[in-house]
Parts: sequence; structure tokens; C-alpha cells
Amino acid sequence: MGFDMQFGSPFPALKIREREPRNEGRVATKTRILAATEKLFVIHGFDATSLRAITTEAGVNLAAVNYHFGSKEELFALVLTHRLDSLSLERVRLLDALEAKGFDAEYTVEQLIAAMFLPALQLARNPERGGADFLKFLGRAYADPSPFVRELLADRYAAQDTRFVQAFAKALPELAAQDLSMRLHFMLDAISSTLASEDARKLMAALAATSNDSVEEDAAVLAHLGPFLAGSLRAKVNQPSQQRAIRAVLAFV
Amino acid sequence: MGFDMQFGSPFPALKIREREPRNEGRVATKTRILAATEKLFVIHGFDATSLRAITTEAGVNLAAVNYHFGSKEELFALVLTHRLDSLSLERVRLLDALEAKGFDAEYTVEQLIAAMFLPALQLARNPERGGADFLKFLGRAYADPSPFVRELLADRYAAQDTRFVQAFAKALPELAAQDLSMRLHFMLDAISSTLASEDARKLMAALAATSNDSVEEDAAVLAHLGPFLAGSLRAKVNQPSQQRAIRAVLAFV
DNA sequence: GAACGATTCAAACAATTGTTTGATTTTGCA
DNA sequence: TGCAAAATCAAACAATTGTTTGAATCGTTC
Repeated sequence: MGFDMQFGSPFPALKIREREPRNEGRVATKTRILAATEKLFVIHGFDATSLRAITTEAGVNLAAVNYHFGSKEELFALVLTHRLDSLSLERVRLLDALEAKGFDAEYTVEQLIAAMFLPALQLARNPERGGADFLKFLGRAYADPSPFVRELLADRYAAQDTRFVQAFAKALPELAAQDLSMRLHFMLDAISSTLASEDARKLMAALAATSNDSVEEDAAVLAHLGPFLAGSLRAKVNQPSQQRAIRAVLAFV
Repeated sequence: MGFDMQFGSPFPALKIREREPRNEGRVATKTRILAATEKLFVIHGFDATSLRAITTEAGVNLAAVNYHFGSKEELFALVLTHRLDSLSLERVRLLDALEAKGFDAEYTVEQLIAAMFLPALQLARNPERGGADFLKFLGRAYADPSPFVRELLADRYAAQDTRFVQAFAKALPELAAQDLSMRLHFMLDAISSTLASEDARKLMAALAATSNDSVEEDAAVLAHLGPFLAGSLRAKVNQPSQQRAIRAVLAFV
């Protein structure tokens, strides 16, 4: 479940042989492969997940991957875009809605942060679209070192990233472009590697547990995440306190 | 250069055959291998750096690695600890000095941040001990997905990490342990993945260029990094502004 | 039920990996 | 100079990788 047959390839280049699965007794081979791929990708990443491991996990023949998907890369491209496209769409939708309604002048940064992270929290709560492992999946995807994965993400979601960067720039006009760029870099890298780490996700689960309504849970997580991230984005450079602290430490060098 | 023969293995288990290199005409084979390993590790990471690539880069025979170092893992363990041990020592030394002198009550967080990051900036300025590529090396090491690298770092530098966590906890008594833990997680993950990324390091170089004294350069970088990190650590949870921002965004869901 | 395409399967392929072997060369010391 | 240890070398090894092949099987349709 989760996966099903509506896997129309989003890549023109990735057109695969289409056909209605005809056996009813067991889940279609393609679906089993996709599910196994997602499961093993979360654990091991792209490079370390072999086609033999996938086909064994799925209980299908090794050649089935190349037959149904063409290649390992095409298979993983489908798995990645299937999950991440909905995340991206939802993020942009929230950003659109906020821009249409007009930001709350005082809390623009907090609203942008909420628009960035609420969709992931929601997807993690929807078993059909990722479930609890969705955050793990997301972290893996953005932390994966394989050039193939990195280029796929960069190419496919660059436009969305740009829109958020521009929105943050507008909300923080006093911050130099250099500093904003560095801080957003930090923020996004932190999010993704944190999502990939087991204990950090446990922490977030613990925070969520302070409420019992599911919408309230998301709000609880954001109430802890948001100020932390907003605080970092709003901080002013060259504070005297920082200057003094640096001098004190430099004295020991 | 940089590397030389004082490669006494820090691991009892990793004792390698010791011997004074006897050929003078060219750099000793062991040294060439170590240098090539470091160079390729920075570019490709542990898994994707093959022994054949290393020995080709070093201009030595393929079997030389197993002959001189025993295995690929033992070779990389030497390269990693060689660089990271000095960083760790210097960090702890600064922390000791600060604790001995007594922290500046008002700026403890800033001082701790400086103690964490100054050593890396210094090493990056010392050609003998890493040079400009040291930050790249550091980022790679902490972002590397290989279980071998992750366990090596966790086992070897856990004690140092704990000391810093405790110092931060003391400096931020009003912050719940959960939140502090999450924020430090974010902070360290952000630092390492940022160091590994090309454009983020360019940004830091640009910041450093605003001064010409080399000590001043480090201070300049810290003046931009510090407030950003301190701001994130000091932020208070459950701010009304954050709560309102979350409500506004949740309305669109 | 014959025929045909879609699917599955075991097997092999070519390429790459870390490691080992055994002969050969180089080196330092007697 | 002679000799033994150390170092280098080409070659092979065993294991793993993604991919391809060609025959066997399955399902549908005529």
C-alpha cells in the first residue's frame, strides 16, 4: 500500500513499458519492487542498496527491475519523485496561500518556517503517503551523497527553493544576502541531516506526544522548532557580546 | 608535507609494520598513499574511493596499501584520526582554559561557540595541518554515510562532545534538556554538512576576506557565525508570535 | 485450444571492488 | 661483496555490482 499503479513517469525520458498487472492473487511485481526500494533506500541510501537486495526483499526475480523500470536509476527516480513531488507541491501551495492572503508583517519569518515544515509533518502522519517513515525518507534523500540523487533533487526542486529564499529575503531586508544565504544553507542542511538521524526523530516524536490531537501535535513540534529557527535567522551580526566573547577565546590561542 | 612519518597508530589494534623509509630520491610510499587518500576522500568519501584510485593517484603499486597499512579501513582510520585528533585536542584545550578562567557570565554561549569553531578555522589556515581543504575534509568526515566512518568518529570523539553538551547545558539552564539536545544536534549537523558544501565554504571565505589580518579573519567569520548560532540556542519555545504564525498557516491546510 | 504478447526465471555477462600470492627488485648491514 | 629483510610488482583471486540473454511460463484473445 502507499504505492499503487498510478506511477505515470514524471520524466519524459523515463517512459516505461505500461501495462495493467494481470495477476490478482498477489500484489503486482512493480508495486512490490517500489515498496522494497523505498524501504531499503531509507535504511541504506542509493549506493548501498543493491538490486539483489531489492528483489530479494520484494520476493521477485532479479531481472524484474530492469524489465519493468529500465535501470536502477530510473527505478529510484520514480521512488524519489513519487514522495517528494507531493511535498513540494504542498509547500508551494502554502506559500501561494500566504502570499495571496498577505503575510502577517510581524511574523512573516515564523509563517514561512511553518509553510516549509508543516507539509512534511502532515505527510508523516498520513500512512497512505509515507507514514512515520516519511521524515526518515526525506532525510535520507537530502543527505544522500550519490551524484545521481543530488542532481535529481537539485534539478527538480530548484524552483521551489528559490521561491522560499526570495520570500525569506523579503522578510529579512536588514540581513545581507550573503548572511541570509549562509543561514538558510545551515538551516536546510540541519533539517535534512537531523531527519536522517534516529535520535533526533525520537526527540521530535517526544515533543509531539505532549498533545493528543494530531493537528495539535504538529503545532507542538513547530512551537519548538520555529523559535529556534527564527531566532537563528533574525540574529544580528557583529553584536558586541559576540565580539567580546571572540576576544576572550582568542586570548587563549 | 603535512603528512610525515610520525604515524604511530593511535589504535592498538592497528599496529602496522614500522620501518624507516630508506629511499631518498622520492617521497616515501606510505606518505604518498596517505596524501592521496586524504585528497580523494575529500572528493569522494570513503565508499566511493577505491584502492585503485588511491594507488594510481599516489603512483604506487596496488598492493602497497595492504602491505603498508593492512586494509582499506586501517588506512582511512589513520588519515581520519591524524587530522581530527589535533582538532579535538585544541577544542578541549580551549574549553579547559575557559573553565579554568571562569566564563563570562553574560556571554558563555558565545564563548562556547568560539571554542568549538576557532580551532577548525585555525587549522584551515595552517598548511602543515590541513590548509584550506581542512574544512572540506572535516565536512566530509562528519557527513560520510559509511558505518565505518560514523562509528570511528562516534567512538573516538564522544567524550569531547559530551563535555561541550554539558557546558552548553550549564550556560542555558532555562532550556529543557530535550530542546537543548535537539538544537545542538541541528547545529552540529548544519556545520558539518555546510562545511562539505562548496558554495557555503565560498561564503565563509568571502566573509573572511573583509579583514586582512589572519586572526582578524577568523574573528570576522565568527562574528557572522556566532550570533546566528547563539540566536538559535537562546530562542524561547512557545513564543506567542510563533503560535499565531502556526495558526495562520494551519488555516490553509 | 492455438497463438501471441507479457512476464518470469535461472544463468551468464562484464565491470569493479578489496585482498592475496609469489616472484622480483631494492635496501641496509655484515 | 654477500645476504637477509623490506619493498615493489604483475597477476590472480573471490566477491559484488548492474545489466542482458534466451528459454520457460502465464494470461488473454481470437
